[in-house]
Amino acid sequence: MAATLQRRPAAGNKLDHILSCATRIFCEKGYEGASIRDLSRRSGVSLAGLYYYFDSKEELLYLIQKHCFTTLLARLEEELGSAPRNPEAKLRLLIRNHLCYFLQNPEAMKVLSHEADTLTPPYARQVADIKRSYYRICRSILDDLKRQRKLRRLNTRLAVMSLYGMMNWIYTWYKPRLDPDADALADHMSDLFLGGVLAGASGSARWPRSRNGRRRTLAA
Amino acid sequence: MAATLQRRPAAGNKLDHILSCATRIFCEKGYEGASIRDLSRRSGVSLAGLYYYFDSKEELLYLIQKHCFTTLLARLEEELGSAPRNPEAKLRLLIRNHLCYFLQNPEAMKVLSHEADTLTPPYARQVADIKRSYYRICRSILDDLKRQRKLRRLNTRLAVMSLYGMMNWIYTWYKPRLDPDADALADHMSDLFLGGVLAGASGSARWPRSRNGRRRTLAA
DNA sequence: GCTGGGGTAGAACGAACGTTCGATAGCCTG
DNA sequence: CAGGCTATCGAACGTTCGTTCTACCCCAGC
Repeated sequence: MAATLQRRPAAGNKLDHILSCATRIFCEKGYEGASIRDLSRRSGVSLAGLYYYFDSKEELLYLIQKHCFTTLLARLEEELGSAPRNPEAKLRLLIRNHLCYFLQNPEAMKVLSHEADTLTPPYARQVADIKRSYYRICRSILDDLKRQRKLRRLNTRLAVMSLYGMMNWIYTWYKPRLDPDADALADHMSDLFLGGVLAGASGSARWPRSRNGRRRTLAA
Repeated sequence: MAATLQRRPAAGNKLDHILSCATRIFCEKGYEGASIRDLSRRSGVSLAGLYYYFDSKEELLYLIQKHCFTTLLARLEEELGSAPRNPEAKLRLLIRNHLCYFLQNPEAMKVLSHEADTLTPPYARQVADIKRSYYRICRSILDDLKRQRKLRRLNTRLAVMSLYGMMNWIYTWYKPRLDPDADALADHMSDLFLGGVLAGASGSARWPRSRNGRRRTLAA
């Protein structure tokens, strides 16, 4: 952990190289499935030499996650700080920011999503703090939206989590050649999500909740 | 693989026990992080004894995934076969079926979602076949919906994947004490998704796509 | 020219891994 | 009771894991 908080001097460039190799390897084989020897081969640094730059395999994952989430959050705050007032526009901004970053860093994205609870307490806490900040922003936008549009029945926690699911699941299916680019994807998901949230506006129950008999078969 | 296609006789009960222990362990530590020794301890079967019931660790994961996806698909087909004609009701049924099964088998659900591309070719193909059937059902429901409601701008592939994301991401956040039960969750997600899909109906663009200036900053 | 520390690597550590071997029971059939 | 089959296990196999020990090279500062 010492190496984390007070990075060794003049090690900037090579550590970056190691981290980017590690990201690729974690992405391909998963954290547990990847070995330091893989990283040694891929990065061209000897097995022992690697340990000059980090203290443990887990710290590697921590450094990757911390950097990515910090960047993602910083960009979001910068974007939100400048422009829009209404929650709908803010939400569209968040979605676009999220998807642009993810599709520009697809390997890191998979490591963030797939190894979301791999880290253990000493490291996990710090990453969780950043994620909580991000969550709070998203949630408060939705709370604003709920208040402004009087969406009485909206469960904002569920809504945030549904949105997260939509966005973070991308790493399992997105094909750059086949699927639309980040901007179009952001529009699509924004329309889908906002359309769904606003459809239940003012308790008018625009789309009746079809109970469909509540077939108990399903719960058997 | 032999043991897979022609299971040893009279081994039913104990294999089930082993599989359920394995599911729990894969859920807790991930496929790579889990060891056969963990399984031996948890199940009370000796290390060597386990290999009487399966041929390899990978076959274990295969058996778990195959069983779950097969069950999920069979239930869905049964439900769809009997009742509803209109795609909206069908989709609500699919969502409810998916969430009920997932929340009744949360550990298996995590193994399905989290180890979705852990299996290698011999095993992976068979699981992929089942998943493809499931995908095709979901997709064809959405294609029907698109046709009936004239949703010109709907990208059904994206819609299916977004729905999958919403549903499958649940394993990362669902807390039984805190969150609504499966039926309520299914209603919520059905409303959200259908509301979003139908909001763009007939090209009327009910919710204008706010371009928000398309800030290029985000793509930098 | 010597010294000291940043940077590097070969070799090795002990532990854990997935898997297999050989033996040993119990049981049903002949 | 002999023989084979199911079910089970302790012990070990060979490999790989994350990590560390130790020594080396290089170059700046005295």
